[in-house]
Amino acid sequence: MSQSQSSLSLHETVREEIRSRIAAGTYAPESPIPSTAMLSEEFGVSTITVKRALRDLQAAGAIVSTPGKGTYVKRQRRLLRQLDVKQPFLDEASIRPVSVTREKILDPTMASIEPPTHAMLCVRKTIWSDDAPLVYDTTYVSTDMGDQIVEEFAGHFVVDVLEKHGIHVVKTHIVIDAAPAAGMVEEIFGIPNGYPTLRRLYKMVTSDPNVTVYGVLQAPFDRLACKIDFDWTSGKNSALPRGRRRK
Amino acid sequence: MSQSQSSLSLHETVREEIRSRIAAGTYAPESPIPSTAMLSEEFGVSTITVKRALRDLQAAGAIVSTPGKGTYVKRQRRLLRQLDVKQPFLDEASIRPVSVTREKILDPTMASIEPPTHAMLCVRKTIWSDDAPLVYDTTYVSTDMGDQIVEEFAGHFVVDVLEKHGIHVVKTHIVIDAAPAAGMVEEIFGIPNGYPTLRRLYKMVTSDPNVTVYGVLQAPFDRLACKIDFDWTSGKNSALPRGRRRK
DNA sequence: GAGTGGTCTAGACCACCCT
DNA sequence: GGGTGGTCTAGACCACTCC
Repeated sequence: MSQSQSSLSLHETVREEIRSRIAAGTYAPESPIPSTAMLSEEFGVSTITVKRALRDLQAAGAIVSTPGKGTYVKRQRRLLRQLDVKQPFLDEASIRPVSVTREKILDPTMASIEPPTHAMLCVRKTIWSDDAPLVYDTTYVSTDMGDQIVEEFAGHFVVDVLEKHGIHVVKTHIVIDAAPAAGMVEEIFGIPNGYPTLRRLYKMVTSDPNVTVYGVLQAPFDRLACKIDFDWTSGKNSALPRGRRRK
Repeated sequence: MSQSQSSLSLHETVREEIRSRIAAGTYAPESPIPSTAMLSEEFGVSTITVKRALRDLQAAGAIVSTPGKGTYVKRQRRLLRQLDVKQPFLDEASIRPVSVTREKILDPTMASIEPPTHAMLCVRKTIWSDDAPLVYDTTYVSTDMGDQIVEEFAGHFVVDVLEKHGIHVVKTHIVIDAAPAAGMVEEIFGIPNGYPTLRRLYKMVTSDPNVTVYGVLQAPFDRLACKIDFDWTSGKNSALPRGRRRK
């Protein structure tokens, strides 16, 4: 076995060796890597040390372990999404409702978009792409709306539903950050606690002064990235992203 | 000890209990939490299980352990940064050069901004704020520039240096994603492997057709977030972020 | 020297999957 | 039933800090 670096601890050298094998294609995407017992024998370390290395690789999104089956190299497929559009997401994506409740916004991470303190309609759903969950969305809307509209929220993009009822988004405030996965997100994506996720907090002001939409989009880091372009030539410090963009 | 959930494994219940104590203020920011030995006794589990819980909390950015000293609750201080400005970063920040080399862009994560394949001037530096490293910046610039300009790159923002020499940024392409920390970033920020980071890949087209700037900004997730606002009223699908913004 | 966290080990049990 | 990964344990050694 070739040791890439000295002064690395055992589980680190094992981790990096496996990582480089994945990069080199020795362990191919979607196919299993040797069991902890075999790796333990090959590297001459205890199974616990191997498990530690594999756990770190899981946390970094390189592999996935399934109890009873084995450990597999993760296929990488990241979606690059333009930021400067009204729709929260894709047209081709399928939406699966999770829950519709009435809640106050308690998540401290939402503080940066200054949400109201009263209870609002809370719609949670997952958006799927390519037969895998892509983002987990939590949307908060003012409750004083018709009940039939509320029904539609669970299965469609909130913006689309509002638009259909003549309510237009006039301003969007977005905060993008990274955060370790916790709670619901772990279960939905099957990722371990602390797994890096990309988060998009949003606040949408609409043409109806009574209707403001708040929410969070959350996706595992290896599934989604955001993109935005600025053109500084068309005015002093103004941004005109990519001109027109009608579907 | 109160157990928040059943059907959680031991290290999970320990982890969540400690997490809630931090949230409640029982364990205050910047102050030490009990040692693994004490926690092990209190919870009635082995020290290894406690260590496992603490390691997960470290990976989530809640605590910091220093060998020989103890484990401390991390103070949270995140900087919210507007995206729609030319300068890569703050004015009040201090810059510490790391290295100036000549390299090809090899990082596969840069592929999304389509960098050139030839070798370029590569400037690495850290930007500090509030006596702590805030972001790690890697900038690539075309090499055909005066040597004295190259000298300035290490200690100043690239955009500022170019501007001083009459070269203006006309277009900016940005890709934002999250990624687990690896390599240099771990050392600089003192974070464990796999720690979630926020990344900003950029490509800047300048008024000089020979000069295009590529680069990556990388920051621990708990140090930085990005912000951007869109106003859809001023034209069909055009974005005019927050009007004027001169310092 | 006492206490700390980090690493590594051997060994055990479980739930799960597959044949 | 044999193999897998996940969990938990007891015990050891090290490097480090602080007194």
